Amino acid sequence: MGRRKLEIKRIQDKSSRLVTFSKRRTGLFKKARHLSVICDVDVAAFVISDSGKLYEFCSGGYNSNSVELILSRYQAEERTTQEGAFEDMAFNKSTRFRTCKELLKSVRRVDEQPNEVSVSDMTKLEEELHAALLHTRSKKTQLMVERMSTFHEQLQVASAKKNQKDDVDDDGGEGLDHSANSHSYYQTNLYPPQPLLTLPLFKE
Amino acid sequence: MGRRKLEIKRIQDKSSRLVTFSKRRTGLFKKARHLSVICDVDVAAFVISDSGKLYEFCSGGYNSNSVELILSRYQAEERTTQEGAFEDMAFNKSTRFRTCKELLKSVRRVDEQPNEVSVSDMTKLEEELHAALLHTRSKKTQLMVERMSTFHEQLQVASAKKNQKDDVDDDGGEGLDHSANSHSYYQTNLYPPQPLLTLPLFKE
DNA sequence: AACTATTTATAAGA
DNA sequence: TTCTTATAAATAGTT
Repeated sequence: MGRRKLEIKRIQDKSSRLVTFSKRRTGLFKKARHLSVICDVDVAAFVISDSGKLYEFCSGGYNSNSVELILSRYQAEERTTQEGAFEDMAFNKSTRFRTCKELLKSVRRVDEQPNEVSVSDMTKLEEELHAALLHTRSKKTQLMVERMSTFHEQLQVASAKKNQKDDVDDDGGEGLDHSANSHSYYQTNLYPPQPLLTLPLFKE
Repeated sequence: MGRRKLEIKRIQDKSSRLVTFSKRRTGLFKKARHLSVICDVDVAAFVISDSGKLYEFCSGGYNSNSVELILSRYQAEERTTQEGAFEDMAFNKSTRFRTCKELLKSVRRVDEQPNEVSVSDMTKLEEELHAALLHTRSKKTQLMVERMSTFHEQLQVASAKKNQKDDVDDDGGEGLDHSANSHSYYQTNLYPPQPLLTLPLFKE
């Protein structure tokens, strides 16, 4: 419903995609509101933008707890449904993907629409995963050191420094911590200035 | 959009209301699906009928945990909003996380509950990110080679092989492709048998 | 469920 | 962003 028929597939051009996102999001919420009024039913809609911003509509209005009601209704439904699925249980038991879930979702689109994936998409994903790896590695090291110093107090600080060094060696020279001296672990939450491929996966 | 203009108010006649409910509910979910595909965003919608039946749409499909993701995202938002935190506003404005998006989501829990994160959690996450990186890198190489051979046909096969080699060099000896010979790019979608740290991020 | 006359949403352009 | 407008899409009432 526009000047030309639009295929139902991801809009490549970022600018048009953003404009369309704004228009269609508005349209969706309008439809949701009309449905709720005309048919006198509860409706909730959530949209999470590319950049992570959450947009929501709920038929109850702002001051009501309608969203919670609708969600609890959904979650009750979920519980009932899940009791039946044995195979899903087995899947959930598998430990390989449990913490992978989110990550898998991030790249699922790549898998589902292989013909729409560009080399630059993959390059970007590669970089992001690499950055995430660096941060995770760094965080792990930091955590190990912090925990140890917590557990053993004074004398163990020396021990912690040793362990930190060991881990740094394991990291093969790529961890974020490497540009900081060992004191930084015990000081602030500031990361040292980062060169390449680093993303602020962790707030602190 | 019908034979006559409809006021946005509750339809009195029960029969027409039910018919309209069915039509518009379908329409709403269709709009939601289009929005999610065209703009590449997460969308969830819930409708609870007069009789209490729950209808839902979620962009992730049935086998995914997308609904939970979206809901947890909403609930996180709720928490933040209720705190009335000004600093969080500043945090949201910050462009620091733009390219991190989904990945950030994946590890947000780690960030939000730092005291509940164990070293082994971080180690596992590190391993998974590493695995994802290897797969992405491998996929990138595969894609580059495939695209090139598609674009240039016969003579360019040689050129493609050269580029593949260049990429392998760039990968620093870690890419998945290294255990396969160069012919595999042009054959099936089978990955070579994988040793460690590999996750089936991509179906094929 | 189908069928259309109309209304509504929106893609592209300004 | 915002508005305009040509067109596509949704749907109210009808069969």
